[in-house]
Amino acid sequence: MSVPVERIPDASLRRLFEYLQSLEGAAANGVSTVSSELLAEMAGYNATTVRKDLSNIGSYGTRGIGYDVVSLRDRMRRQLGGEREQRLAIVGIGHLGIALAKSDNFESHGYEVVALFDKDPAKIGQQVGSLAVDHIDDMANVVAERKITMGIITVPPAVAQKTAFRLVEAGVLAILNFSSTTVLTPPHVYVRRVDLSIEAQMLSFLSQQAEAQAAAAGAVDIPTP
Amino acid sequence: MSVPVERIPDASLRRLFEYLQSLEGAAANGVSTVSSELLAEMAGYNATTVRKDLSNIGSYGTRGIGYDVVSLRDRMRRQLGGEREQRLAIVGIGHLGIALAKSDNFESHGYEVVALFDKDPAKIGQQVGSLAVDHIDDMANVVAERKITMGIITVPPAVAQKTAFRLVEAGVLAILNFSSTTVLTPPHVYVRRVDLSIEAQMLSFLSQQAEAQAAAAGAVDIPTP
DNA sequence: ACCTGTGAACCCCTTCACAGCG
DNA sequence: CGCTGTGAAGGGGTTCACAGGT
Repeated sequence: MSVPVERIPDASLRRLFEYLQSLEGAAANGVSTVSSELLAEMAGYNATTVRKDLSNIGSYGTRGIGYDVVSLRDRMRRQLGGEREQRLAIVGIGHLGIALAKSDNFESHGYEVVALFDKDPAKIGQQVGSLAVDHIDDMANVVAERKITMGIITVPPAVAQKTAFRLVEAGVLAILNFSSTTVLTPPHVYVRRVDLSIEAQMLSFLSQQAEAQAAAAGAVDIPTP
Repeated sequence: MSVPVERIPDASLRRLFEYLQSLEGAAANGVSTVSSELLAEMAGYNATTVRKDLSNIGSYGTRGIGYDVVSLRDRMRRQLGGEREQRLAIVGIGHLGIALAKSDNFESHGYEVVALFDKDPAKIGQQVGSLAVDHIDDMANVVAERKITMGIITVPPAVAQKTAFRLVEAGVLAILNFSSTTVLTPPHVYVRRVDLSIEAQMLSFLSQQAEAQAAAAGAVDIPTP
């Protein structure tokens, strides 16, 4: 009698979170109903994709009208938010670590940053927001005490793998890796890598490529007067 | 007589940048040759994928041996780096903006952060690294003077769209948007959105789902002794 | 013997087209 | 008539299997 956990494609899942964010905005602005087309425009996709994606979580739109913003939002929150509230730790209290700790990105989505770790003695005990920085050697204890399930790595690349090991040992089940290097973990620990410089490089490559093509197209136009 | 610009799939392109990063590391460690299998392990993919991806940029491996680290790295740098060096501006000098400005992520990849903008009078003129913060009202002038081609948005979501407009008006051709909201731009301007909280939400969802499945599988095991 | 390079099969995701409902 | 929901078609990316060098 297990629930047939419908497999949501990775790409679709990412978009669903983006729709949810758009919905939050719409709700805050007092919009009561959205069509798939409007949602598509807000999130930067097309209407068919939106409908297909929503059907993955069994949507309840009204034909001829659209989706009720509040009820769709609540449904998505429930289905995408997961049952358990994640408690997370940030390792590496540099500028990026502090930025993540202070951003309300996590807090406003049902996550809670409950620990900060660093190795630098000068930083230990320092207050960042409402938290004090702990030493990474205390990681095992703190993770257990505060029931931490997710770790964020914002340390230099050279010590990223070691940091990941420590987090796994301490018992976290998921890791967000910002360190611009790949880290290996046992299969039961999920890792996502976010590399800011790769995003910049891709953007640069794509825009230059587009520019080159436009120039080529323009060059072709010239010979034909 | 135009070069037939082979279209590299988006997914493949992202991986290519990751391979390049792994290669830089290998080169620094004095490794002279890598097989597709080793590269795959370093970057977290499989050997076939690596070979297919490399073939997209016309790779020159040696059968029976592998790839020469230095020459492959140089080739990739040339093909992926683009011809022009990007000069970039960061708009929104909060913690994330400062983190990006100070990180050597960009500098070490042929990019150069050459301007910082904010709206807060208290921040104007402040020194961050080797740059002073300019007021966003001076954006048009500064972008033109310093030949800036790419903008990074790290402002609050509420003013992200307006910021994007200003950047486009000032003449940038590509935008990296960290603001957790979608921004619209004219078609000739490339935008990439990086939403840190969505990464966390996806990670959370996937790891909980995996956990649930493991639990279900475990529960099935119990009835059969 | 080993490892690269690639056509072909396979699979998944996106898009199309239309049936279904309000 | 309008908009959702979805089977089917289409396209793109990954994996397979093996041919091709060294």
